Amino acid sequence: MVLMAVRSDDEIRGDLSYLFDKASQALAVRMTAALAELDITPRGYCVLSKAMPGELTQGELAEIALLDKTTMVVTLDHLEGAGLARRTPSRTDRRARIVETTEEGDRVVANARTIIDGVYDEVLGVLSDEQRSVLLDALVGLVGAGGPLSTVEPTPNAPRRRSQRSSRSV
Amino acid sequence: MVLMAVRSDDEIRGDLSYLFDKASQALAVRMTAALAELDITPRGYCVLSKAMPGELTQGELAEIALLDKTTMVVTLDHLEGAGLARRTPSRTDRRARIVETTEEGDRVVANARTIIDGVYDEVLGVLSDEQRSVLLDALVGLVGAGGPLSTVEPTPNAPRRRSQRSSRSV
DNA sequence: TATTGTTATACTCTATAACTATA
DNA sequence: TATAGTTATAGAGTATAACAATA
Repeated sequence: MVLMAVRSDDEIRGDLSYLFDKASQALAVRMTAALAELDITPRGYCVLSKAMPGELTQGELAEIALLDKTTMVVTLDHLEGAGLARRTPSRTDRRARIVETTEEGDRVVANARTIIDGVYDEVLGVLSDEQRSVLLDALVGLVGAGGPLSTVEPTPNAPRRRSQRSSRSV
Repeated sequence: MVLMAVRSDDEIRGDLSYLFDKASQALAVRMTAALAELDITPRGYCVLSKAMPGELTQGELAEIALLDKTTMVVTLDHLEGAGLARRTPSRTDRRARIVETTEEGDRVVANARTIIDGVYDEVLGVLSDEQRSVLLDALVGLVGAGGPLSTVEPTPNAPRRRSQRSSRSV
C-alpha cells in the first residue's frame, strides 16, 4: 500500500518536513535506480569513493563515511565480494586493515560519478540558474556549519538502549 | 558511533543527496524533540490532525496520511491509549470504524501546530526573506506535481517481496 | 587496559499474509 | 467474492555486546 495521496503544491509549500522528506526519499530512489546498472548502491559508492585516495583503515573509513564499524564490515564484505575493493593488513598495526580499491573499483567509481552528476543535472535542471544557486546556498546555510540543521545530535532512528522499555509516546 | 565527520560547506554544496538527507533527518530530530513535550510523535500529530475534520474511516485516514493500514492500527492504538482519539463504528458499514479526535486531542493538535510553526520559523529564520521564498518555491518545483522528485514510485525502504533472495547488490 | 575488526544478536520500523466480520 | 480492520510475523536496516587478536 502507501501509494500516494496527492497533495496540492499550495498545501505542501507550508510543510517543510514533507518537502525535505520527499526530496530526500525521491532522490534516493532515483539514485539507487540509476546506480543499479553498475551493481552498486549509494552506500557502496560512498565508501568506495572515500577509500580511493587510499591508506585508510576500516575504522577511519567508517568515520568518514558516517557508518557504524559493524555496518562497514558488511559493506566491505559486499564490495570485496564484487571485486571492487580489497582489505590488506596494515604494516604498522597488525590489528588494522587498510582498504584499497581495485582497478575495477576505480572504474566503477568513475562511471558512478558520471551517473550521479547526470541525475543531479536532471533534477536541478527544472530550476532556473538563479533558483538553483539560491537553493543550494540556502540548503548549505541550513545544513552546513553552524546552521539550524547542522545537528550533531542523537541518532537518526530511535536509539535502543538495552531494555529500559520506554513508554512509547504517541 | 556514527558521530559526525565534519564536511566543509564547499564540499557539501555539491552533494545534493547529502543536503536533502541531512536536512530531512535533522529537521525530523528537532521536530520529534519539540513535540515530545506534548507526548506525541510527528506521525501521531499527522494522523490526529488529518482526523480532526472528522468522519474518516481508518482506511481513508491511512491513505491520506500515507500510512499502511497496519501501521495505522498501531498508531491509532497509541493515540487512543493516550486519550487523544476514539474509534467508533460507522453507521453505514459495520466493518468500518470512524476515527474521531477527543477534546484533549484537539487541544494537542492546536498546541502541536504552534510548536511546529515555531520550529519552522526558527529553522528558516536564518535565511533572508528572499532566500526563504526561493527555497520553498524551488522545493515545490522539485517535489510538487510534475517535478523530477514527485515520485509515485517504489517504496521508501527496500521492498521485501516474499523470498526471492535478490543477489544483494553492493 | 584499550583498540581493531568480527560475529552474534537485539531492536525498530514497516509491510505482507492470514484471519474475522461484515458487505 | 471482496473489503475493513486486526493479528502475527517476516524482512531490512542498523546498532549494541561480546570476543579474539594485537597494541
